[in-house]
Amino acid sequence: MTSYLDKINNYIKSLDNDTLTVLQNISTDKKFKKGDLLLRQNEICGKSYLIITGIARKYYLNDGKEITTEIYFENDLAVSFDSYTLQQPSREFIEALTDVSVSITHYQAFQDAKTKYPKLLALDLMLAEYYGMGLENRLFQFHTMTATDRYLEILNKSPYIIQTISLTIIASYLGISLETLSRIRAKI
Amino acid sequence: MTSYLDKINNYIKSLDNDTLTVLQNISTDKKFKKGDLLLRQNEICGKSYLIITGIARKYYLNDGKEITTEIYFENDLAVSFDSYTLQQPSREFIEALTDVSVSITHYQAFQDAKTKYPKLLALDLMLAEYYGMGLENRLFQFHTMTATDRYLEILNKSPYIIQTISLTIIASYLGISLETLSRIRAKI
DNA sequence: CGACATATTGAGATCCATCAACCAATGTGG
DNA sequence: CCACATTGGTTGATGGATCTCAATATGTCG
Repeated sequence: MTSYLDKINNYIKSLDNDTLTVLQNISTDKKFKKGDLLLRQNEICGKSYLIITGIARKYYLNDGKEITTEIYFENDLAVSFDSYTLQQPSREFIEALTDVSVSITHYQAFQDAKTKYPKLLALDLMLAEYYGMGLENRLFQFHTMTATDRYLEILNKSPYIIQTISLTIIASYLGISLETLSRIRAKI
Repeated sequence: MTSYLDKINNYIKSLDNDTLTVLQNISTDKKFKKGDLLLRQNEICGKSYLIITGIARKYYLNDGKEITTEIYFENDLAVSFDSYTLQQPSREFIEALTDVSVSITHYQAFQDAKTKYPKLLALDLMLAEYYGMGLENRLFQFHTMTATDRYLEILNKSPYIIQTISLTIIASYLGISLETLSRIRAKI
């Protein structure tokens, strides 16, 4: 799975200059302050955000509670998948957890580029596949693992998440209450 | 979301004859008997199965128990996503729950066709996006809903599942025990 | 310092799993 | 065609996991 990310990055590197230039021309850099919202609920996600530096997250509100669905670090692509794909209002927010610097690509510009450059179409497919496999893994965890095991999994595979993100957010990411997470940690 | 499936189907219909012919040329029909395995664990998923008639499911083993991840009806595309994408051994089985008739497309033939026909690349992207959005919805349910609510959701949106699939399989699909599902049903 | 976000801990309630017994429907071998 | 095994489902008792509510630190920032 991680190797698929390598494959994607290698693919990008291998693109001809022409295609690469197009990609650069439809992207712009931008900075956000900690706490800024890159995307609000009910907005249409018309941009994708490649995180250059900093940390962000995606979340939605459920019964007034924030449920974190994804946490983004350097080189991650932040986007509300269904809102972006369907160009419909987003259920989710994207929030900067630290000051972040991003490379923004506009949806429509990328759509246009894809029709002219099939290599970008292939790239988009790879990105969608990568995202899908990530979702499958996450679903697998919810389906079969206890909260403690899900926490340990993060601790193993992504310790930097534990080190940098508040437990409140991690708890919502794990789908458990803050109190339960606190107790899980106390037991270890 | 459902309308995106319409969009995909319309897109297929709108393909030029040349592309459509290619698609047909790399597909073959096949029939399976109830209980047959279309894909076994540890096999590489080298084919995709479009269900023409009948019902199938995808599942994996966890602690010796079968966990159903997807249930396929007419016009659904059955495939072990990560095994197919990475061409690596599958964690999952695909099983015919009734006699089924499928249209099989080989991975490699489709790969080849995609490089020649960007419209097929675009089609593959749409399929991956559709699958991804389905996973997001399912994840959303596991993240926020109780077992009873998840059951009611199926009852509302896909009553044919309840009518045609054994409760044992539905329970594993919902991520709960058969007993719990039985009690949920008794209360309604 | 005061206010607010973050985390811990306790008590009681709820959800769900497991184990076990039981029942009904179906199919199969003799 | 009967006896019996098999599959699918229900029900009860019990324990564990997790939630909610509430009280109490602890830390951070204007």
